[in-house]
Amino acid sequence: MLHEEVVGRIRAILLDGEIPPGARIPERELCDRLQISRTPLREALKVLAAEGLVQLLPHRGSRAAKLTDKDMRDLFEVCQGLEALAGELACERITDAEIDEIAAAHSDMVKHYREGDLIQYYRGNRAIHEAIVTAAGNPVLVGLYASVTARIRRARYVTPMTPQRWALAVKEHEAILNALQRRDGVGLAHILRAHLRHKREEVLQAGFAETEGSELTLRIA
Amino acid sequence: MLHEEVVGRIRAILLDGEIPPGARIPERELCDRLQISRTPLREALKVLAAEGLVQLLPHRGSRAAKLTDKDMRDLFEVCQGLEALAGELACERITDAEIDEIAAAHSDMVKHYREGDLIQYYRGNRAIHEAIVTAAGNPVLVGLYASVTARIRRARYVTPMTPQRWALAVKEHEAILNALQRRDGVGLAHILRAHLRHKREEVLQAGFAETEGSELTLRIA
DNA sequence: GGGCTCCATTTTGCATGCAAAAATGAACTT
DNA sequence: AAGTTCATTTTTGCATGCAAAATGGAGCCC
Repeated sequence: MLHEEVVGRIRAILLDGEIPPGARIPERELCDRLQISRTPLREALKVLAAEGLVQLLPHRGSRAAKLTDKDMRDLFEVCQGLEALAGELACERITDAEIDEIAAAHSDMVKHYREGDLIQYYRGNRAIHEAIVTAAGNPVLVGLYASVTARIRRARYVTPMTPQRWALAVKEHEAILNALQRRDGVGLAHILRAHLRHKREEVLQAGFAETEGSELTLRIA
Repeated sequence: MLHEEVVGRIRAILLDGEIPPGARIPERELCDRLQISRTPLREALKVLAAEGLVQLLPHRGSRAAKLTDKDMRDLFEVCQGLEALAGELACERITDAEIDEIAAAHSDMVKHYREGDLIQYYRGNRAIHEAIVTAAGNPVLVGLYASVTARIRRARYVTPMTPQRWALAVKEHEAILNALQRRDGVGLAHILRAHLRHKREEVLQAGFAETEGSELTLRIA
């Protein structure tokens, strides 16, 4: 089994919320499950700890990282900064084909919005932001963005998505696409900052979902 | 020996350029030197690989990461974005004491500039940027910034620091300090972007120093 | 002489083993 | 009955061992 695969699988387990934040990571159990010994598992845990998904306690094992409100705010701030940077860079480099792709993803997302399918809407939303980051043509940026968004997604939260907020988000996305098409980097950076600021406000208002709880009606996958 | 210590020591070895970029990392030798077995060493190498300092080749061991011109450009771009973000955030949160500290570091740096001590100047320069990032009060940002700057420093380069360029850099730093004191976040972000853009141009013009070579008169430590 | 093949050596990747530290729990004291 | 202490069990962290893969080089073919 390749090292990277182990890291990926444990990351997936964490992102799926199978091990709730703050919970101990059962070394032996994961070994059995992944059919590996403790050595590669521990290597993977160290890597994930460096990524911020796992918390290592000396002589006390590893726990799934628990994110405080402050951590969340910090992550959103950085995410915002990275997206704004990506937007600016993307405007300099993005190809027409890439713009078309994002435009397609956008109208797809709007379709889900019209249908009221929040889950699919979020999926499309993520795809668009990821496409912009990719279009920036900067692998370093892609890596950091992936790390930050992974940690954000790790702390699954509920957003009380009111029709007004949702409409605003869609409108902002229209503006994002528009700025991209005009290749207006500065304008796009502005919009992206505002876009994430709104999102962040939602999150902080909503607080966090108890990961153990099953009473929540909506989770963002 | 604590795991983190091993990571730190190997990172230091890499940053010191003791193992040149692209060179194989001699596992056994490092084991002997650090008085540890291969298990914790390999864990540390995996972590450093996740950080981008080490390149892991399946069944072929690990090499010190070799950065191409493109990698450097990417790193500088992201570094610029992070510093601009830090500047904006710092303006919202920085205390007077922190500003005083940066001001002191600044005049210290200017002193080294007047004395023509480029090495000390760079040290001061770094201290100021790090202080700004710290003042942003965002540990996530601090972590990403550290990772990016470590990789940049890893690829030691020479800058053909002409008096004009140097004077410009100092002037920009004056403006940075000024914006901080006025807590003008947007303005600071602008200046920081321009500041790093100038630096980036220098770097790309200069190309990279051969790390093995000793013929170079200046290295940035 | 150049290039290929095959085998010995080295190195990597993982499993296992062992000592030390923490968690557990039972007995004992108050 | 609650708290404390100490021994047992479990878990962690690291060293070591072993099989598989890669490296290097001698011999061989063309």
